Amino acid sequence: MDKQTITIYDVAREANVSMATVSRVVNGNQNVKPATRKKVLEVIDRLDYRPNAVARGLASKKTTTVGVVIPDVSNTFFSSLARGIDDVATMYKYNIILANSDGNDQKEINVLNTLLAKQVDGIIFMGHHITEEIRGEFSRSKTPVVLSGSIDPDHQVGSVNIDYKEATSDSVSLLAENGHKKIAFISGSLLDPINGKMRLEGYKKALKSAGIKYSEGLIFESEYNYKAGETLATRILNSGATAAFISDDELAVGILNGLTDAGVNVPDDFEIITSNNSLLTEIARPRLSSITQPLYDIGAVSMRLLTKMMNKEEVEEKTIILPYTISKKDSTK
Amino acid sequence: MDKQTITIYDVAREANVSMATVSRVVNGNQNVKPATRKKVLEVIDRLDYRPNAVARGLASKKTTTVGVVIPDVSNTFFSSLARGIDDVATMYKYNIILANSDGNDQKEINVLNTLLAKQVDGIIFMGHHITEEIRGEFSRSKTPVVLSGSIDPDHQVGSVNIDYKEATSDSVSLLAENGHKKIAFISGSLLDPINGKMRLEGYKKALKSAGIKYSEGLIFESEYNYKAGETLATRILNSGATAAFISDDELAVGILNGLTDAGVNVPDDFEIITSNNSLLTEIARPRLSSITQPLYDIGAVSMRLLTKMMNKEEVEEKTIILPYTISKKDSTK
DNA sequence: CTGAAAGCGCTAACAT
DNA sequence: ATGTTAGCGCTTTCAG
Repeated sequence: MDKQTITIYDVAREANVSMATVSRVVNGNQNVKPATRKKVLEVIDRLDYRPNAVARGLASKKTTTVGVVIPDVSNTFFSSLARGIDDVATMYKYNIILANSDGNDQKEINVLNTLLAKQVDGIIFMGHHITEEIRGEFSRSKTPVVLSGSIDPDHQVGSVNIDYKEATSDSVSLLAENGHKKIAFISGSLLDPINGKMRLEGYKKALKSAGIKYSEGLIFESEYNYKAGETLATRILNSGATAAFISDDELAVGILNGLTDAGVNVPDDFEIITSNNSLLTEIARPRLSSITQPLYDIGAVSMRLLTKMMNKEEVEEKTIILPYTISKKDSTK
Repeated sequence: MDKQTITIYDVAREANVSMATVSRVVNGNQNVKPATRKKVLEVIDRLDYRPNAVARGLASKKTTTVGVVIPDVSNTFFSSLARGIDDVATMYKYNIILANSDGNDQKEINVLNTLLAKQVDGIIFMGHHITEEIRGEFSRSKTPVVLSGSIDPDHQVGSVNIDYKEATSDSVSLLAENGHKKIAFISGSLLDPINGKMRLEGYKKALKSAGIKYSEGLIFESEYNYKAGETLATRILNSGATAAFISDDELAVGILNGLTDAGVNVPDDFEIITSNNSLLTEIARPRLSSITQPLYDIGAVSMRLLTKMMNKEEVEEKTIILPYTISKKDSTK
């Protein structure tokens, strides 16, 4: 890997000091006489010396690298989180090893293991659900872990999220207040803690306080993509629903376009509220009303939390809930 | 960083062999008696031994990680490339250190240096332009570099792209064939090699063969985002253009919506052809006709090329051009 | 087929 | 303030 052959030893020799001293100036240790420091820096510059981070990692047991497990970088939801993560990582001098898992349990395990083998100082994990096996790996590794935009059922590791239950409840209530009695709940797998537990609970809560009875027929599980939405549109109409809460923007736009193509007018005949307030909600016509999740911030805060954990600082609360808002646009009245 | 204290030495002792032998079985060296291998594997499993990749990297001078410099992960254009990169990286047992550069020259240099300090085995670079300084770093580092979706003016490093000039020319010709005389060219900075040289050349070429004279007034430089597009719409109308080639989808949708909101009917009054065929072109109404770039493949092929270079295999051609197509949808007639 | 031993380049006590 | 000396955990000759 290394092509440069200039080591700390070369610098030491050229500067007539010991490698310890060179190491000190490289690491900003104050116990170095200014004159010596200057001399060393001059040699470092002249020789174009670049400390070998691998050797450093081996000796110090710190790699200043954190592993990021992500279902899919090309999904804007996750890449927004990733951007927040990388920005604060950079701020704290860490680098990111990014690994796609496809949300696949086995891959998650594999990836986690290679990350740990690479001695990352910490891990940020994104995924729709945390399997028992993954949780087991987390606990026996001692490497700090933070879940970003994912729920940890028993708060063993750090996590940063919004309050999905409340956000969903608020959204559904908004629909209920507009007079809808048949409100569809359209989401990913109900087996996921966020979709199945938090969101569905929020949905039910809103129905309850609006005095609407829950009906299985209005619950739709779908993949999170545009095509799935287009296809789903007619099924939703057939269910008799006149409004829908949707947990993914791409899916929501698919449904919106599917509905529109079927001659349904949104919001006059059907109201929609989606969940991520991504650019898609702005592009769609009508523009989609949506929960606004601070995705970038969730990523940024996750990384900040992780830096504290890696630094062994005391963290008062490692389950962080960030605020959300509801952005009313043109798909609701 | 490491919490596990089980080293190769522990395994060696437990298995009554030398660490050299353990190393051999871990690395799949064939010179190990099956019985010995079995015994070692059994101990590895029992002790839950996981080789320390950092130590391995120091000793072998190979980190099996590659650095990826990306302007912005949260931009779908780049994250699509990134996904292709990571998938083949995984396939070849490499990991990815992802670093955002914001397309900022200084950050690119910084990031490149920390990547090299981390002893990455290779680098994939994405960016709109390659500065002299960056090129200088590339050449003196000896670490293999591949540009993904970026042009290298003098083919010093590997690169994977489509033929931007031809793709643009084809698109503009399509517009010209539909009878348009005033075709706008809307792109990012003309100082970028791709936008300024390749694409603009393609545009001019198409005009020429259609017998249309080039006019400065139809050239628009813009940022690549939705809002910029909306704003730009009226200026484009005022230019007298009746069709436009646009080099970014988000920008294109902004222009489309801006035009539509201004009462212009696309494609009857104005035709549009954009460049990335992303999901946005599908979501927009009317759906946008577009050049289809194999983004995922560009990333995948880049990484594949890099693996060859890292492996010191002979590569016949390190400047790879992938095919594109033109996908006609509803924004052209 | 297996072991011994010398590093890889750097950090971190421990001395001085 | 600076130098000495062990390692960090693993790969890799070189012997045998």
